[in-house]
Amino acid sequence: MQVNNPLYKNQGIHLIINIFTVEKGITKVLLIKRSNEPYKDYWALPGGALYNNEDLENGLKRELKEKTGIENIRLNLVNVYGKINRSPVFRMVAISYIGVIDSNRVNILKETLKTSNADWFNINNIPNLAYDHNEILNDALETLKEKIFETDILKNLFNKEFTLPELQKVYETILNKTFDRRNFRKKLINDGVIEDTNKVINFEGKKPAKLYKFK
Amino acid sequence: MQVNNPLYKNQGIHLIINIFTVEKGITKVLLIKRSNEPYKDYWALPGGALYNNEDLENGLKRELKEKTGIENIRLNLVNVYGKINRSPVFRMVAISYIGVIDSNRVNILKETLKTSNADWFNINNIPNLAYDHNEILNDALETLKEKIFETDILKNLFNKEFTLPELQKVYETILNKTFDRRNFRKKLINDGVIEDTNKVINFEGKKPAKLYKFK
DNA sequence: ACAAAAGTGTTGACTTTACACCCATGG
DNA sequence: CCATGGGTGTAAAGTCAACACTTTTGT
Repeated sequence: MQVNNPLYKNQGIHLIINIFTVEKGITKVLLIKRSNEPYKDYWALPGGALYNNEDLENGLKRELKEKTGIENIRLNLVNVYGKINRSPVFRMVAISYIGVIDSNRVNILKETLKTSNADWFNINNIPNLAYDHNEILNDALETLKEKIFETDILKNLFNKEFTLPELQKVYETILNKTFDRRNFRKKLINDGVIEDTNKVINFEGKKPAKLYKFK
Repeated sequence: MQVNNPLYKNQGIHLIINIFTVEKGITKVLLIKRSNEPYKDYWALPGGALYNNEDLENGLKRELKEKTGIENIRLNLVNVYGKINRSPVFRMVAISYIGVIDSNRVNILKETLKTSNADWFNINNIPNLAYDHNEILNDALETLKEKIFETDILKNLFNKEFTLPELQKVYETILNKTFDRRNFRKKLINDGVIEDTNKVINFEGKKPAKLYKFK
């Protein structure tokens, strides 16, 4: 390989991570506020440049932890973004991933070396983001909807046991439609993605709900 | 961005293209023989390094044309490969794509600046390939099977009109299973992916077959 | 007793699968 | 007239969608 060919120089890889959560019927995405140029003080999807001395998977984990504090989360590839000028400083190809997490069980770093803030944003109220992150986020949302029934992408949202109405509300929030309780339960059990734990949980003044877990 | 950070230097992007065809009941993939180090004289999937002055889509087209002569083909993303040492010379992240084409309607370049040969290989008889291309090819084959009914990835195989038995044989070859003629026709028409052209074609000594085209 | 939310089964519509015979052509 | 492969419909099984009443708990 012609390593000295100038055409091969000065390019890098952006790892971009779309972290979603669902809270009280609202789908939210985790954004960080950049404290450096380019796009200083813009909100952006967490992520950053892959180092040349780390595997891609490790770079993903490192970037996510550095920018947000999140660890141990399942990520799925979404797409690749390769427009030559998508980054104003340096030629960067972006690789975009999705993850879903329970916002109540993580501590998001509000400030890091390269970020001055971090927060969950309602996906219907997203500001102008750095780079092409609005486009990346839109694609990620579509992919989330497509994959929600066929992958275990939701497992990180429920690493404990959960009730069926809880799970159903998450599906309904993300897909923005409602399901019949009976049919939903039948489908999930029939597809073999969840199983009964033979435990129940009591809420105040309501009939106890069965607890399920992912297989 | 810290453009001078040595961690951002010396990495590049491999564009890897899995071109499949189906001939007489055999699924084949297009391989090229490398004439340069590393992996000189190894067979490999066509592709190469993205230039820093071209969009990713253009790099894909350029690499495919340079190494094989193929143009105007629909490609679908498969996966990304980012192990740090997957290339022995330079740190390269690979992005892998799938395309399907009619081998009878293209002229494959047997020799190019960086290749000394090119040929279609039965997917059940693949040699040891350069880099991690065996793994990439296996993933691409799986994705091909998954996507064959949901995308228009086969359109390049039939840019003319075709008969239903022809189309069915392609599906059967790729998926390595057989379908009922009546059900296959019903499904494809019902799904709205093909339409009748109201023409027929005669083969020797057989009942004429209807011609269809993709919508 | 009542309000709130959870659990549960059946029917009709639709989709998918299985299956066999006749037809047009060239030799 | 025969060999080859193409075209076609129906019934059974399985999947998906619609729908309402009863149960448990806390107040």
